[in-house]
Amino acid sequence: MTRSKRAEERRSQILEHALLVFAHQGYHGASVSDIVKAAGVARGTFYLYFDSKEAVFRELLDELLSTLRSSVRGMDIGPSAAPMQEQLQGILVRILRTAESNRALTRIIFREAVGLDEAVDAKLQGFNDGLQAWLVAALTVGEGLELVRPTDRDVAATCILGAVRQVIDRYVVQSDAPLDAESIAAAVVRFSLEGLA
Amino acid sequence: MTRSKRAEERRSQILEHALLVFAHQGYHGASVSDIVKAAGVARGTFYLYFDSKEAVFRELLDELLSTLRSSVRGMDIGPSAAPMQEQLQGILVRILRTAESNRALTRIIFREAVGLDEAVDAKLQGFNDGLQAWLVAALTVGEGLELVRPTDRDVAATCILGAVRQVIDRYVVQSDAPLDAESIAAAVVRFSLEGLA
Amino acid sequence: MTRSKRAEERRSQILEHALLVFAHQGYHGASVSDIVKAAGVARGTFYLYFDSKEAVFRELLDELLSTLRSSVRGMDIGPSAAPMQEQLQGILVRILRTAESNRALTRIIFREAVGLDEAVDAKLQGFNDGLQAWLVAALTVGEGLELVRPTDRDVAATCILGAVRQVIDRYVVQSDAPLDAESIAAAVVRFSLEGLA
Amino acid sequence: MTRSKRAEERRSQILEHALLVFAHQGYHGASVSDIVKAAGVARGTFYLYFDSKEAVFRELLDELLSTLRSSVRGMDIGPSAAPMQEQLQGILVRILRTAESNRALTRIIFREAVGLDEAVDAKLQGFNDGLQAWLVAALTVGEGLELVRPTDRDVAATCILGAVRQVIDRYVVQSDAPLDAESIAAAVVRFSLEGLA
DNA sequence: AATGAATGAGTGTTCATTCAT
DNA sequence: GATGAATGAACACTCATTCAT
Repeated sequence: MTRSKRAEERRSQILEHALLVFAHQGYHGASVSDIVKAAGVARGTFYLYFDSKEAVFRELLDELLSTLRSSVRGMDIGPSAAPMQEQLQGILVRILRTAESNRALTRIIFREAVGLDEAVDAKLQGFNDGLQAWLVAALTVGEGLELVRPTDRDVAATCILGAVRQVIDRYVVQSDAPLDAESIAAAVVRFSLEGLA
Repeated sequence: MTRSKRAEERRSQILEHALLVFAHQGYHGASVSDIVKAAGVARGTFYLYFDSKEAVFRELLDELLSTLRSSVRGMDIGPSAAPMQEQLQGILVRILRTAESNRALTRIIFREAVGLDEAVDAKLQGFNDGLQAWLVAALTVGEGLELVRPTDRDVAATCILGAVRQVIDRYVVQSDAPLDAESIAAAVVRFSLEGLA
Repeated sequence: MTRSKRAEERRSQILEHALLVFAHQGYHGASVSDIVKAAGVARGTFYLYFDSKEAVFRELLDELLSTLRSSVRGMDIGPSAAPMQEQLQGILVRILRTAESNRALTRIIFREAVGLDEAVDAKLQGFNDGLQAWLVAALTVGEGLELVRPTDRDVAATCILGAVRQVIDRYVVQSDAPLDAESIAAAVVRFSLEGLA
Repeated sequence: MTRSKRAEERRSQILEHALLVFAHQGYHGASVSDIVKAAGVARGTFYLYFDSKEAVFRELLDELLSTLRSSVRGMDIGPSAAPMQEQLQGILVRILRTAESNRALTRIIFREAVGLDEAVDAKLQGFNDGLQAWLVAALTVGEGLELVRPTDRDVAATCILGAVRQVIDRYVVQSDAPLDAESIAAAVVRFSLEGLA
């Protein structure tokens, strides 16, 4: 499988440089020329590994979405779980760290993938909806365990999701500074559980 | 005045159809051809009223941003103000209703104007930053009045902003259904002030 | 005929400003917008008096060509005429002065009307050919009177024509300075009759 | 080298057809479509080899100007040179032959490049000024050697330049017939040196 | 597998001309 | 007669994609 290994490397090489170029210039601002120039391959080679400019973008998108997805998984919403606050904070720290170590990809998701085309939008929407549903389920369980007061769970889930997104946007996408994930996560969780008053 | 009135109508006619086309196809997906076809005018007529495709877009963008801005204004953060909860809820209702009655424009801001070009990005960023700063200021005052517990105000403001954005995205942009602004606003404010626990 | 008088004035008004605009911006660089703006009339008015942008240009061209033509006429090539040298110098002075007092038009003929379109080219060519033929005829007579030595009259006429054109180009079109028509004409005539050696 | 050779051929192919199209239709009359249709290449291919329509034109222009420049060079204006008459005639023959074997290019310079844009005009003007200065210098030397009678050298140079230009225009640009360069050059030189009287 | 020259559909924009008022 | 808003054909140029080598 030497061939396929070399091929895999080629793919990665293109993918990595496409990531940088997209993050830097945006989807529309990045031409296939820019990508192949950055990757050091010929134009034709690009199309040997990817169907289109859009396809390479979609692949990058899937990559981060699945990375983020796995950061979220693993919350124990069963009855005998660890204190919710700790669990939530742990998840949030993982998400923030994932975003931080994939700044370019995160920037793409937050800035470039929005309103791009229907397929991409559907993908982002699906991811969002998954999180929303997961949060609603978690709130339902929490309410059953009386860890969470009765509330409009759909709105509450939406608020949490939005808060986390905005935190990522502000502290990861907009800023280049390193991130104090622990304390930010703690503040977010405290805000969510205890409110401001 | 007849002339300028007719001209104003023409402009609006183009602007309105541009709005629909942008909302439907996105900035890059919408060609000037699409817009003039939708508006039922000739290509040249478009350029009689607008300098460029970008210029129409910017105008639409400015329109909603200033509408939203005026929805936010008017919070009394002085010491003798009405209860914060009520004020916040009032603002939020106004924002939600503004967004609801400008669904296409709101969609554009949330979906199409992101990552478009530097000037547009800067405009959105500025709007965002303005809100963030306003929220931080409001939290500072609230903390002084002991209406708000001590907290990381930057993170808290970010969370609120994100929550509101996501609520608009979910209930206005994603959905076509009419909106129960009052109860959603109430839920958001309650979430923000009291938290979930 | 008050109407036609007013109409005539309108025409002139447009014509004069078109002249300035063409002289300043060139034929292709001048838009109908520029002309009507300069003339202070509406776009439609322009087309009330002229068939097209090209037509107004042609009219300006004809104007100077006929002015120049009449500067040339009147040479007495009969046997009992005044000394040829004096006559030639007189003609040349008239031509130079005509060109000088119509600098803008002259500039147009020398710079803008060249290679414009077939009709205009044909007009310039015809003017040129007329002068060439006239010069050949003059040389033929001069040779008969033994005022001119036998020579290749076609080449000689071409040389004279070229010399005069270049003189106009250099001292009228390229320069804004006032012109010492007498002495330049004298130098040209002396060059033509006696040569340099 | 094969690649660059093929590329060179492609360039020439486009250049040559652009030459014909420009010569036939003029700069403004020739669209990029016309050029690529004539050259039998796709629109994009044109832009692979040239930056713009203007750039091809400039290249063609530079080509003939430098060819003509080298036809002029090499006159020995030192004191021990060959008889001026012979030298002048030789130069003129070279110029005429260069023009003759580049009829399309010459047509472009004489007809299409005039009044095109400032950069092109400046180029032509510079060429002209160079010749004028060279002629004035030659006349100054000739006067010192008493080969040339005292005269207004600026006017004389202008006359010679104009004569040569007009000869090229008449016998090369306007006519398709083959050219008797020798005898025309002889007639021009004789006219210049001995005059007509 | 790798190349990069070639492609051509598509873009935003201009401007001479028309015509309803 | 006068207006200027409206028109739409035409333009130079771009770039994702293909394919002969």
